[in-house]
Order: sequence, then C-alpha cells, then structure tokens
Amino acid sequence: MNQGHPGILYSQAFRKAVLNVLSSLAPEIEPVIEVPRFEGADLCLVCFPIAKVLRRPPKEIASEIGTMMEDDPRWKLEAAGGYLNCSYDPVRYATDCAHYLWSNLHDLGSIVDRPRKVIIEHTSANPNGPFHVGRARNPIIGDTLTRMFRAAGYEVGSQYWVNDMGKQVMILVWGIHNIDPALLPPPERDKADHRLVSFYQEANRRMEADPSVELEINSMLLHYERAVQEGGRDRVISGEGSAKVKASDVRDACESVLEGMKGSLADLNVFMDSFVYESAVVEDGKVRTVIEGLKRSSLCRKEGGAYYLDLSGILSGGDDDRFRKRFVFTRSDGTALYTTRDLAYHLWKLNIADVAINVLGEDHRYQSRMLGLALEELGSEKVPEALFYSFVSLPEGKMSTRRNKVVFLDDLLEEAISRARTEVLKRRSDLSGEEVDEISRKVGVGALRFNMIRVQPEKPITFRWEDALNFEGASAPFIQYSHARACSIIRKGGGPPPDEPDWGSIVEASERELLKRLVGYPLVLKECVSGRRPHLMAGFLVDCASSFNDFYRDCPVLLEGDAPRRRMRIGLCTLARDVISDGLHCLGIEAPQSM
RNA sequence: GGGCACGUAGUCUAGCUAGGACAAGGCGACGGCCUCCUAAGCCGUAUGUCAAGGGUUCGAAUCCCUUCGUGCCCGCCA
Repeated sequence: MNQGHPGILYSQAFRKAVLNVLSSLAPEIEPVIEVPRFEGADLCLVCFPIAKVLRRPPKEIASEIGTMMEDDPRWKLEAAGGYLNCSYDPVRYATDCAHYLWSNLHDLGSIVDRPRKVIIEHTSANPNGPFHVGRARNPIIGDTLTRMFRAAGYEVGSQYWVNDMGKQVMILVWGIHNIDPALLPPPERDKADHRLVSFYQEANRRMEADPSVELEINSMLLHYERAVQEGGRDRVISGEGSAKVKASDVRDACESVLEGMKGSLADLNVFMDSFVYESAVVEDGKVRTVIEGLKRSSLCRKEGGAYYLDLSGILSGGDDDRFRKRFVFTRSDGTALYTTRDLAYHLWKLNIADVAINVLGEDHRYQSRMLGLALEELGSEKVPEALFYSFVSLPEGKMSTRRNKVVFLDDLLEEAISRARTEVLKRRSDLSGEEVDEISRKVGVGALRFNMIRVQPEKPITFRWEDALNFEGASAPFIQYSHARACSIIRKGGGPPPDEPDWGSIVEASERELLKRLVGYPLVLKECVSGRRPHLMAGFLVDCASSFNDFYRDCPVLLEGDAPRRRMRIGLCTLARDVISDGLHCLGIEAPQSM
C-alpha cells in the first residue's frame, strides 16, 4: 500500500533530518513540517513554534537549522523568514515520481492491505416517480464513494433501501388501481417511472380534495402491513368502495417504477449492487425482534398504546412539550413505523459490514441521529456513518414532485448529451454517427456528474442550466479533453513505450510539475476515502489536466528529434492518461480516447 | 421556542477536520494566440473589509464566543 511513494519517502527523510538537528537544539519539540502554499519549495519547516521555546528570532533559527543539517543530494535548503524551505532536487524527484508511477500503474489506488467490508447506502428514493434534480446528488455522491472505496481496495457494496411500505407508495398504488388512465395527460417519456408518476400526482390531488380517499389509503396501509407480516401476499388490502388491490400489487408497482428509475441511474453510470425492500424486514420478523428489544430498554415509555424511547436526557435543546424528543417505534394499534423498519435494516446491515455509510439528504440529519441513539440503546457497538448533502434548488426555490415543480434528471441528462453533441459536431466532421453518439454521451454524462460532485456535499447548489452544461474551464470535458489529447499523442507515437523509458532526460519544468501532480493520485484517493470527501478528486483531476496542458504547450512530443526524449515524453503521456482515466473512473466519468 | 448546517471578488466554488509566508481556481468582462502533437486549449488584464464584532495565539478564512443572513429539521408521516 503506497510502498515507496516518493512524496511520502522524501517528506519522511526530511523530517528525520530535521529531527536529527532538533534533538540537540530542542529535543522536546515536535517539528511542524508542511507543504508551502507558494511554488518554489516542496516542504517547509515552520520555525515559529521553535522560536517560542528557544526564545530566539525564528529567522535566525531557520538559518541555523539549515546550516546544521547535513547536505543531502535529494534536496536544497533555504531559510526564508521564519521558514526553512526544502526544495527537492528537481530531476531526481521527478525521476523517482515517474518510476513510482510507471511501476504501480496498474494498481495506483490500493491503500488497504486487508479488505474491509463496507456497505454504502445511497439514493433510496421512494419508488413513486422519476428522479428529479433536487436529490440528484445522492446517487452521484453514493456511486462515486462506492467506486473510490473499490479503487482503494475495499470490499464494498452499494445498497438501495426500497420503501415499499410507506404512504407515498400506497398513494401511487391506489392511483394505479382507481384512476382511469384516459383522464391523465400522456407521459412525457415512455418509461415506467414517467408513466406512473401521473397516477401518483392525480391520486394526491384526489386525496387532498376528498378525505375518504385518504382514509382508504391509510386503511390499505394497515392491511398491507398485516398481510406482509403474516406472509399473506395474496390477501386483498383494499376496502369495499374501491378497486381490488392485493398485497402483491404493491411490490409490483414499486418494481415497475423502480425499473424506470434504474434506467435513469444506468444512464448516469450508477449501478447498485443490491436492493433491499422494507417489506422484507417486516416479513422475516426482524422488525418484531427490534420492537421486543426496544421494549426492554430503560428508556422505553408507553403512552396510549404506543411505545417510544424517551431521548430527552440525551438530545440537547429545549424541552417544550410541543417539541418532544421521542423515538416512537410502535403506533397505538401496534403497527411499526418507518423508523422501526429502518432500525431493523440497519441492525442487519451493521452485522454484515465493518462500516456502513449512508448518503442522506440534509432533511435526514435529525432522524439519523435518532437512529444512531436507538441502535446504541439496542446494544449495537456500531452505528452507521452519515454523509449529508444539501439539496439542489432552482433559482426560484425548492423542487417538489408533488407540485410538479421539478427538473427531471432524465431531462437534464438528455439536454446535457444533446448540448454535448452540438459541441462535438462543431469540432469534428470526420466522425461516424456512432462515434458522435458515444462521445456526446460520455461528455454529457461526465459534465453532469462532475458538476454535482465537485462541490462539498454539505454546501447547497442552485441549479442553473448554463452552469450545469458549461463545458469549459473546471469541468469534466476539460479533463476528458486532456485525456483525449494524451491518447492522440500516444496513438500517433506508436503506442505506449513497451519498457520503462529512461526518465533521465526530463529537463522541462512542466514535465516535472506534471509528474509531481500525477504522483499525488494515491494520496488524494486515500483522502477521498478515509475522509469521505469524494469532491477532492474533482479538483485534483482539474489540476492534473491543467498540468498536462502546460506540458502539452511547452514540450513537443511527436516533433521531438531526440529519440530517448521522445520515448520518455510518450511515457509521460501514458502516465497522465492512466492517472486521469483512473481518477475519472472513480467519478463514474468515462474517458474518451478522442473527442 | 429549540436543534443542525451554510455565508469566501459581479457570479460559482477550493482552502476550514489537523491555524502558518502576499486567500487559489472556474464562469462572466476586456485584450492576445491555430503555416507546429485536438483552440472543449493556452497567455495576459481587472475585480476581495474571507457575513459582522469580539476572543485565543508570535500568527486566524481556518479554533472559541456573540450577532446578523439563508436553508433544513423538531409527526403514533415516510
């Protein structure tokens, strides 16, 4: 795992050298060594803390430590202000970076030596209609994280927790069985989720207008839960006055809508490893077991017939009676709630994984905290981690499926791909129709995913078409373009060098900068994974592409007359190509060979 | 009422977890670069009380406190 990474090796060596001198000067001090912001040095020793202990000027200490340190062929030292700057020998370091990358090209990401089982739950949107852009960050963050864990060597599975027992779904089911399709507007897309969402929307309208509809839906919900609990999937759950609905129809409806939703995910290069249905944890008795367990808790209280955990001693905040801190886990009629089923699911999940990560909208913060507390109360030694994201909003405000004030993910994607197509056609007249299609799709999907992942999840995003579909500057196409350029050079240069080139001919600053940049890949991936900060990869790849563009500008490859140097530069292109395509792969963005 | 987030140039963001040298990019604006490996690129110019105030520190965008603004949540809904 990252053995022999030059960045780590050099900084460890520098620290050791500093420590050697410091042991005689101020043995108790732990030196502060960091990477300086400005260019011109690779590391610096911050001398202010030492100055404070020794009660001498930092500037003086910096130069004194500098002169006391033994000469090392790997670097040059220079005192500046209160800092002792360390600049690596440029050719030596670049050569080491290149050699490291070349030797590890096929397993650059691996950072764990023993696989740990990780389950990442994400998306988990109610199966009642197409995805809208408001929650589009969820599958993108979740899938990106999954890909990164996998690249880093973890054993990882992504799970979609399907809510097939909630009211939203029952509204949809009621609608499908009670509304005449002829009365509905034609669907905007021939896809199950788009076809069926109109039933959901119309059912909502009828429910708001007619209280008896809501009563019927609630009753269906109750009968459905009993049927599932008792294994009676064939049982009729609807009442006298409305169309006959069987328990199994609910699951069928969910699966139909989900088929459509899976299609949207696949279009985004998002693939789930498994779908876990809520009804499954009810059916197999997990929910019942959880309820029994919670009833034994010292925090358990009963009011009416309902049971809850009293969390007022744990959760902070005001104790006004209107804002009770209760984790209710059974209704007075004895039935379970969503949170109870969620708890059962998590208990099972934590049992089969070392780490469980949930990608959740910011509206789930409170609930997620409650869930964690309930798990602890049940004696679970593990609690899921949560990665929260803020919603994508429209310039005019929040999106809502119910009120039909949405941008559908499918529409956004289609627009992105068609916008990409016009860009491709603008530049390339030599491509076949299929090639144009393929490049447009890769660029369109990439632009979309990049835009959603580049921002820290907890920061809000306002959706604007012109930003989302901007193909210039810090964007996926910018990175893909550099990749395509590298591919083109390699192709025209006769393919990647069969053997490791002699890196000794590296002279140009932009060659060295490119290598320094690229060698950061394993470290960035590690930070993305262990810090659960997938957005860092986006910025890193922009930097890589930018460094490659500098190299491209300064260093002709195919026109280079000196054969070893030409080979070395094709080697550099190969390294850049592979690091960029690995990084893009982590982001679920395809790297075109040509564009 | 309370809890939890967020606030960085016209605009969008990085940097904040682990405080360090003049706050880094993108878009937009303006001006340049295709007889040379893909101009989705490159070069240059202009733009900032890092929301405000206080504190800790040799040093604060970063840590602490207060205030303001925005969003989310506080159901025997999911």
